[in-house]
Amino acid sequence: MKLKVFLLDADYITEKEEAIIRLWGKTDTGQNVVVFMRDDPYFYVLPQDPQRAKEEILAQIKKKKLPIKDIFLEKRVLDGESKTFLKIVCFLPQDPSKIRNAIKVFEAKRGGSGSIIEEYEYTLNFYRRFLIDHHIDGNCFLEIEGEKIETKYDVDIALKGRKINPLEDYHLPPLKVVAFDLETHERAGKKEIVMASFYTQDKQIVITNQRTAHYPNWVKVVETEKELLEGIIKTIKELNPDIIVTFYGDMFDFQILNERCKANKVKLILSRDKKQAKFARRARISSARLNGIVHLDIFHFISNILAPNLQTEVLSLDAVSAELLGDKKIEVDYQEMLEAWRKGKNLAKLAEYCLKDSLLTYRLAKMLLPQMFEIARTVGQVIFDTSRMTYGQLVEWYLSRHAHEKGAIIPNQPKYEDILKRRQATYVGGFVKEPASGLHENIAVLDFRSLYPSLIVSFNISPETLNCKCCKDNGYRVPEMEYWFCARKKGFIPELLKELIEKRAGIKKRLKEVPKDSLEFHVLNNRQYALKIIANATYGYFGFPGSKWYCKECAESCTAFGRFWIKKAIEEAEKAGFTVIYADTDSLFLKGKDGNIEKETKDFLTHINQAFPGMLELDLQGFYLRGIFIPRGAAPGTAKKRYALLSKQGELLIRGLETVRRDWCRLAKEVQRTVLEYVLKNLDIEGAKEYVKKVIEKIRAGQVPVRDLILYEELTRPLETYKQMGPHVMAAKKLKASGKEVGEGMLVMFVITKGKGTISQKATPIELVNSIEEIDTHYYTYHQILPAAMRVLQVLGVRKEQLLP
DNA sequence: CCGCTACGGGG
DNA sequence: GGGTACGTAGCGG
Repeated sequence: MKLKVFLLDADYITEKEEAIIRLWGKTDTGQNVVVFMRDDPYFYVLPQDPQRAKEEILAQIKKKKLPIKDIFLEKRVLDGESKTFLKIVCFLPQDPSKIRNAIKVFEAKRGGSGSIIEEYEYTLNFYRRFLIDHHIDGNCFLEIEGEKIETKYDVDIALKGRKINPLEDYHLPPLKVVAFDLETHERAGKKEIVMASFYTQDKQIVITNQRTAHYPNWVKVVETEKELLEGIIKTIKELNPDIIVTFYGDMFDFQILNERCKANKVKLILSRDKKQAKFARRARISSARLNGIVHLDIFHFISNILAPNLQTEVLSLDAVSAELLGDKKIEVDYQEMLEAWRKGKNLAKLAEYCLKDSLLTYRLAKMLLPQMFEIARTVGQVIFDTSRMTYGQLVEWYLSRHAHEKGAIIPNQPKYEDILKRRQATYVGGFVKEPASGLHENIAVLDFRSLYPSLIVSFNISPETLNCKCCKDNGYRVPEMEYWFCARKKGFIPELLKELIEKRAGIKKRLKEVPKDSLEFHVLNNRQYALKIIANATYGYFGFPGSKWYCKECAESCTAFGRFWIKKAIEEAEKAGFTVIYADTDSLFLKGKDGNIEKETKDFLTHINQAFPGMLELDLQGFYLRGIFIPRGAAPGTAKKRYALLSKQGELLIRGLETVRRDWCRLAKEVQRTVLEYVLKNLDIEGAKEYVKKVIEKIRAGQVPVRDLILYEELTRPLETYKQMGPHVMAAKKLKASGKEVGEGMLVMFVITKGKGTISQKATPIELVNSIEEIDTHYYTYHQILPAAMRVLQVLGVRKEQLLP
């Protein structure tokens, strides 16, 4: 039969010594499908002498009983040159890496003088390789030919696939998305699950084993944790989601669920193949994968991909929702929550709180899923993987896919020693014009459109075009450097990037023609965004120490060309009568003469863009009423942009100011924000000074509630294992000494109190603070309030002393 | 100043 | 079925 299926996820199993790909999918009519495909893993060997190497390996197969299915010669491109490789076809997914090791061993015995130079692509994951080989663009529609088979899996159709044909159809089928959230409570050092919520289009469920008479009717109450766990599993089964979304579920919700199921001897069966879920706890990046159901932990996508474009510095569900959705979590402070679980107080509110977390996660997912799917399709891998990738990994898989399609070998990952060496290598970054200190009015912000991608394409920056033999005198010379790039033959990366940029330009053109509220508009818009992400990350990937296409000279050349052109732009802006108040890498902040800044800027742009070569172009980012810039501190080259701008709508755009971190007390954060408002909205520096003075007076007079001074830090491991006595560790020790229970994972709430010694020595858990008199007013004045306020005020010529009462 | 350690998200 | 997170801030020496 033939079936049109949207690919949700892919993985593999081994059965009877054979590797089998599983494609999990969904039809447009809502049926869940699994397709089994036979395929053989393989890898490449680069030989000195192909025939001799082949014979040697064949001899080894006999001698060592290496499980090799087939060997043949194949031409592929390495470093821009076509070479003959041995393609080693294996049986099982883990074999390429094992056999490669065996080959390394027998090569080493010959003292490295044997016939094999290097092995390639032996670490490519089997199903990811399958997607590349079959030109499957991640989560896309496929036409599958095959036979229906019987299965015990929890699916509507199981097929033994014969042929796959990827379709150019970019809509999404109807997908059931369920958001999921857990609440836990620590008893005797063990986290237990006390509540769970589910949110989907037409159903909201909360299950808990905490009894109260006041629950709304959508709360289901059970007796024990075990029943709660069984309820969670049953609910997921009944909701039958295609996608489960969590916020931090990889590291929290699913980990805890797994642990508690083990402790309660409940089988955690959620997957469509009815296998018990297995999660690695040890490794740093462990992801909870449910076979046949896509678990998306949107925290990864937010922190890896969105974070640089977000205002917020903290990536909590609360802060992210506030920014993206304009909605917040229900406010429950930590003490209140502990009381709820301990004493059964306010449980109805906790149920609302738990459900709201799922609701926010659901709404974020609804907003981000189309983008995430487009990234998966652009990169050509499944969303389970791509949603967890960093920019570098997205670029790497994008390049890998296209390298293979262009007949090239995918370079190996660097060895650990090489990574260490590469980390030492430094090079000059973008050009920064330090901001003129003080407040600025009427600011225009300009930036180069995709500066580094444009430079890579325009000057053919690629590992194989670097210092070519053919263009020593007439290649693209890099400013300030001794390098050049080939002007005759297009490099692999510039060529790909050019295709990508042209594709994006095509989409953007089409976007202007389709109605803004149409489905096509949204699909295309997400697609252009995905392409932009890949394009912009390519420069960073050149310089990333773990990169398979690492090229320090390429990265260095990008910044060198970049510096050259932004200096040119600054020069031209000044010639045109602007004052350049600040410039960083690819952006310019301009102050006009006295006239109409908007018109002046637009005229300037028209003029300068005619003068720029190739793809280089300056764009208008926006106009602002007022702004304050905080110059780079002690760490040159690495400091982020720190500034705050006031838009015409009266909104504060704050960048790089770390007011909202956990190691700052609530009061310090409030002070910084208020100071910014005084300065930018009211131009009232005196007012800001007075305000800070008053706050300090209040601290000294003991009029600030202790809760505004609390610092929060978590004990991430058992107390005894700490060598480094941070403040929270010391506070926890004091708590323990007072007879209180202190466990791993506990959030230590402490304040800094009067006394002798380091800050750590003066950290006291709030449980042991009886009076506001004990607070170290000196610490809060000089290490919290003043630095937070001075971050902003020092550039306005205010000195610390002026803030002291 | 340098090297070591812990942080993040979740509750 | 396998995994080298990472970039940085703050403390102590």
